[in-house]
Amino acid sequence: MAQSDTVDRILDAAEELFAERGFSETSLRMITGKAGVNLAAVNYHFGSKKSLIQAVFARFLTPFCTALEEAFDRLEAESAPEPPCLESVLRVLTSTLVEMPRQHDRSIAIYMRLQGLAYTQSQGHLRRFLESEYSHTFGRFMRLLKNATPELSAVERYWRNQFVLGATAFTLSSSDALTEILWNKLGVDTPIEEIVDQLVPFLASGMQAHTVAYGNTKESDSGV
Amino acid sequence: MAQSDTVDRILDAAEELFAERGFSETSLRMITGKAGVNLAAVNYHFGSKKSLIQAVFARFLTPFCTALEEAFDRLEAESAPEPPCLESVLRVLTSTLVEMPRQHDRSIAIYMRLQGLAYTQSQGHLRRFLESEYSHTFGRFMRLLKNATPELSAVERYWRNQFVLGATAFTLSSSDALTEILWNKLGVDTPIEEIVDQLVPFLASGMQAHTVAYGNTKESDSGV
DNA sequence: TTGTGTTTCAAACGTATGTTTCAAACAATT
DNA sequence: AATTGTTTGAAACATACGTTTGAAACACAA
Repeated sequence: MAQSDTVDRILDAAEELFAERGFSETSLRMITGKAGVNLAAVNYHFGSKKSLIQAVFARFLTPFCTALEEAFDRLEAESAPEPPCLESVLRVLTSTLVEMPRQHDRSIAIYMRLQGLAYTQSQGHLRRFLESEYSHTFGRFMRLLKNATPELSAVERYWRNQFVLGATAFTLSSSDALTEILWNKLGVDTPIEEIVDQLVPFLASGMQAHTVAYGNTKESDSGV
Repeated sequence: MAQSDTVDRILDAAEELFAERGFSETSLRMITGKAGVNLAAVNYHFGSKKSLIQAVFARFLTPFCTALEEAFDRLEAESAPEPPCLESVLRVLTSTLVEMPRQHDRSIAIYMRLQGLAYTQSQGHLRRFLESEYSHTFGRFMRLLKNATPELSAVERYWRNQFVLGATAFTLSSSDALTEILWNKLGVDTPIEEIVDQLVPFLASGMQAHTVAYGNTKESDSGV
């Protein structure tokens, strides 16, 4: 039990520090200091700083992907034989995202910010790790989006998906700060559920924006 | 002439390395090595690494904001007495963004990625520097957005603005990587102008998505 | 040419990083 | 109680970083 305690303390501290400072800017001494454990414990339990970073992601991404797959199962069962509509797919994603950290008594902002960092900070090893571990769930989400927007070409859908991910990751990762700014400006408080309620229609409407024609787009094989 | 040459070589190298690796992951030795100048030259000409980072941003952000203000002037003159519509405001922003680096014979992706990093990487000194130098232009952009979406409540507009910034910063900052992924998947290349052409309708449509009614939203004073 | 202010250069400085070491403490089994 | 395998602890390691130094090279006016 002593081991699991040290491991968890390190993961807790690392999670928080990584989220608020980034990976390179967070030293192992900060982490072990905050966790109240010996410096060598990180290399003993995790092997290296890189492995620790991956472990932080695995601890919340694995249960999240499990929950998301289950939610997708329910969604597809409900709407069968039709594929689920765009807005319902987006809502399943965001509400699973919002529910997950609540069960673990943590702020969602931490996970969102970590997710954002995974995209932003170069960290080649992290990108490779995430791709090898969670590409299945991610691929399923992409497939659901595809079936919900059959009118889009593959290229259009790809970029609009990136816009969706960007708006989501950016907003939710800074949601605490943004909520506070709005409070100072207008005296209005926005709980995370309400942010999501604003976000989903925005994204759905953006995804279904009218297509623009381009010179070098082959209209013929838009089905790929 | 020798000075200005060294200064520019450092700025060129720093710009490129910062864009592809981030600030903390780029050492002064990498920069001076790539620039072909002595290590001490950075501290001699710029004083510190922080000042160098700010100088990199100032070199492209100052002319960009000048160009943007002029473009806003033209836009407001054209559409007077009506305020410019949402899509035209967004397009003026993005097209100025696309035109700027072309005049300096540089890849736009570098500046996009730098702009994204400015949001993402914490770097308190950079945020303070950008705010003190360029808040005027940013404020004007926000005011144009407000006048282009009079139907939105202040709270709605605030959050949708964040969605817009998030999708833009996220996508454009990773545009190279995302373009490469799409190339590997579909064999399609997307120049930056085309990404922007996809982005603008997405954002405009999202900003104008139909409003949802909330229980605790006061409908009466939506004009604040 | 001499003198003066500026710019370059190799080398070093002090500090912080990730990692390793090895002895001590601990937990559990025999 | 003795022995084993596991976990902690303080200290040191090697390396990389941003920055400073002081002498040499340079540009250019007097």
